[in-house]
Amino acid sequence: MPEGVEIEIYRVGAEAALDREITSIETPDSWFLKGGATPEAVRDALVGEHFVAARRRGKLLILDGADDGVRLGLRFGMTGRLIVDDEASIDYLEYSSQRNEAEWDRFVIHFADGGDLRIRDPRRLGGVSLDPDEEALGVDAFVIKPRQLREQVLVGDTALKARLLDQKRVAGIGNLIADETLWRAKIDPARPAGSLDDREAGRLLRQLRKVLADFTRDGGSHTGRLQDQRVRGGRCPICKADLDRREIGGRTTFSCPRHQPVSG
DNA sequence: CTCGACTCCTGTTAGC
DNA sequence: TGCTAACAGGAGTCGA
Repeated sequence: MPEGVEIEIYRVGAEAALDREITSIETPDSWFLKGGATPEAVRDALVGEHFVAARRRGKLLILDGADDGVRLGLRFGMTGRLIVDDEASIDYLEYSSQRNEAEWDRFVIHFADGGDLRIRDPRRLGGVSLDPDEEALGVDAFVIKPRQLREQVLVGDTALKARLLDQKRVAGIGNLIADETLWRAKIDPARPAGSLDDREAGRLLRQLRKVLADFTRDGGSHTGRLQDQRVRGGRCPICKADLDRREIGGRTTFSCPRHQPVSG
C-alpha cells in the first residue's frame, strides 16, 4: 500500500509532469476533492498553469505551481496509484486490486502536449486538495534526526507503534513499514513510546532508515522480510516462532514474541 | 492538549 | 456455484 516509500517513488514519477502546460482537469469523482475544493476552483487554479516542483512530506505529494502560492496536494490512501503518461511508477500495491481499470481514475490533469497525470484509486481513500496543510505533518521519516525522534515520537505511555503511525509526529510511516522496522529493531510494538533506552532508540532509527532504503530500492512497502508472514499462522522468518497478531494503534500488528520481547 | 473509538471507502477472500 | 460477511488501513472526526 502507499506509504512514504511509495509516495517517494510517485514523486520521482511526478517529475515527468513538471514544466508542461496544463490545459484541462478531469474530476470524475467529486468525492475525491478534499478540503472544500470544487472542480471549478481546481480548474481556476491550474488551467494555464504549469508545475515547477514535485515535493513530498510523509505520504503527501505536493505539486507546486509556477504562480505564487499555487499548491496541489495529492493523497493516495491505501490503494491509490499515480500514473503519468500511462506509465505507472508502481505496478503492484499490497491490498489493492491487481486489475487496472480506467473507471478507477479519480482525478486527471491533461497537458498541452497530449500527456496526462492521473490518480487511479479503486477504494477512493485518497484525495486531492488545493493548498494542503503541510505543517500539520511531522518531520518526514526519511530525514528525521535522533533528537527529533526522541522528543516527538519516543515520549509518553502510548504504544510505540501507535506513535510511529501518528503522522503529526513523524510523517510517512504506515503499517507495513512500522511492523518491519520494529521487528528488525527487536522492539515490541506495544512498549510505551517513552520507555526506550538510548540503545533501543538508536536501533529503531537505524532500522527505520534501513527499511526505508530497502523498500525504496525493492519497489515498495510490501517487500519486507516479514511481509509474507503477516498472515494468520505466520512465523518469524528468523526463529520460526509463531508470530503474535494483535491490534495496536487500530491496526493489525504482527510481531515475534522471541525477537521482540516486551521488556527491553 | 491527548488518545482511543468510530467511520468512511470497496475489491478481495474466506467460509458456508 | 453463489452468496455473505469479514478484512485491509490512511485519515478525519468525535468525545472523554
